[in-house]
Amino acid sequence: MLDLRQLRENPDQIQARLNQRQGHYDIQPIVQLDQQQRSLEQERSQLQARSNEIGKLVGQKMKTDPQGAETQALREEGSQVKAKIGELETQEKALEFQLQPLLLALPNLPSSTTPIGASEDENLEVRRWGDEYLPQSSQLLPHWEIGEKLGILNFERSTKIAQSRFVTLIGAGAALERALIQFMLDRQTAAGYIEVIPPFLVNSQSLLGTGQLPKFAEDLFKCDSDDLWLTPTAEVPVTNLYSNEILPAEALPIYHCAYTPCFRREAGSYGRDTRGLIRLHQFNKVELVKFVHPSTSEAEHQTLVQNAEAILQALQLPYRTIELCTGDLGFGAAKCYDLEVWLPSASKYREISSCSNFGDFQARRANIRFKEAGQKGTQLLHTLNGSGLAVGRTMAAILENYQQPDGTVRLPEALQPYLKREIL
RNA sequence: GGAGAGGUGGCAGAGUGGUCGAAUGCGACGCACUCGAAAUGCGUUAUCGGGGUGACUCGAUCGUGGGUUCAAAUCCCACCCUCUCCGCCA
Repeated sequence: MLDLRQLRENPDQIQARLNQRQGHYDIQPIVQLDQQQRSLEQERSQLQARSNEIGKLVGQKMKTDPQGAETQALREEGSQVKAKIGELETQEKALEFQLQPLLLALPNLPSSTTPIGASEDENLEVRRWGDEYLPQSSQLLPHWEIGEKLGILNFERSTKIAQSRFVTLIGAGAALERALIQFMLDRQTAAGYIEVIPPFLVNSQSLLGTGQLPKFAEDLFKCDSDDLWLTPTAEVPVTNLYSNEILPAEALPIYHCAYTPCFRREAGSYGRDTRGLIRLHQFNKVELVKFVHPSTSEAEHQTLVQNAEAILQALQLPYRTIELCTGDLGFGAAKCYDLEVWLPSASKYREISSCSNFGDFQARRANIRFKEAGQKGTQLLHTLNGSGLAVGRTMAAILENYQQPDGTVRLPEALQPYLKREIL
């Protein structure tokens, strides 16, 4: 959520920065509603002051002269003031009802350091790593064929259990998934992230806090009879760990990593990536989440990206780091780097991690603040998160990049101790 | 799921219709005393919104949302959460 005060003080500047994004956002209605709301509020709080005064006066009179004409007159005035306040409150609520959804639907402002561009075509490749590990053979199979041949992935039977876009991992496949989760958590906890296992179901308030709601409800699975949704990413439960809290400044930075399954409806992506592990309704992910002092968030973002990249490097998977331009930036992000791993079957780099700095956007929605000892007031902190990494896509990359002519798959050295074998 | 109890400031805890943003204690911070510390004394110690350059000022907030009333932490209704007992359950 954007700062309403900033919005009314620098509307042109805010509008210009929103215009750098894809899509049209008009802040004019918000500025107007805010104006109306404030003038109503002024009027109402004056009346309320009078109402409080009457209350006190009547309180005094009730002791000495409860039936007196003056007392009755005050009570009468109190009733009228109260009625007027009621009217104003109704109007104010109606305005709030219009304003709040508009405000919640506005995306974050791109950071001043985010490259300006209209679409993903103008994203910047920041660096590329691991060219020497690119597979040389031209006879490469896609990972779903490798997995099915090895009997470690089963998509067909999963549709009986659930639907299309689900997978069942079997034998060494299940073990590899589990090993990857363990490996990633081991690395990230060694890098200083405190592991958490949060609830996998989250309420609407939490989704509002991180920005999935109200705009992206159709991408989520909802539990029908409760105010609970399946979490689309650990970002939601982990960021909301501290919602509505005021942390002491000394507590920052806070680093968390979390393994969770993630559930996404993938509405509107029918026909895209229909095969394999790339786009499933349920997938595993290890997420990194940081809560930091605003002055450090830029530097914290860089190290977060490095922490995610470290996993790909340890697995010796070729990848590149992309800096998203303003036109491709996610809803809540001020700045974002994507990591893309090489998928030989598609001859393409595919996203395997997305590392965003949200600035105070989520903190304002979720009301996460900190207080500096000895200083007056509170400040919003900055939140950041990134995948470290998406586990299913990592498995896909391993199967494809490490496949051998005989149909087997060599395991990355870093994983061999976890699986106690070298070949799948 | 059934029965009961309860949700008040950083914490503990009083407050059952009126001057209560809220006693008291603890903690924290400042000052005094001290060579220093402890003890003691005095003082400060929530958040949000509006107005004002500012000193300041108005309003809101006692789990959340409604209601009754001139007036609600206090009464009524709904919901959420916590605890105890029973049932069920990995």
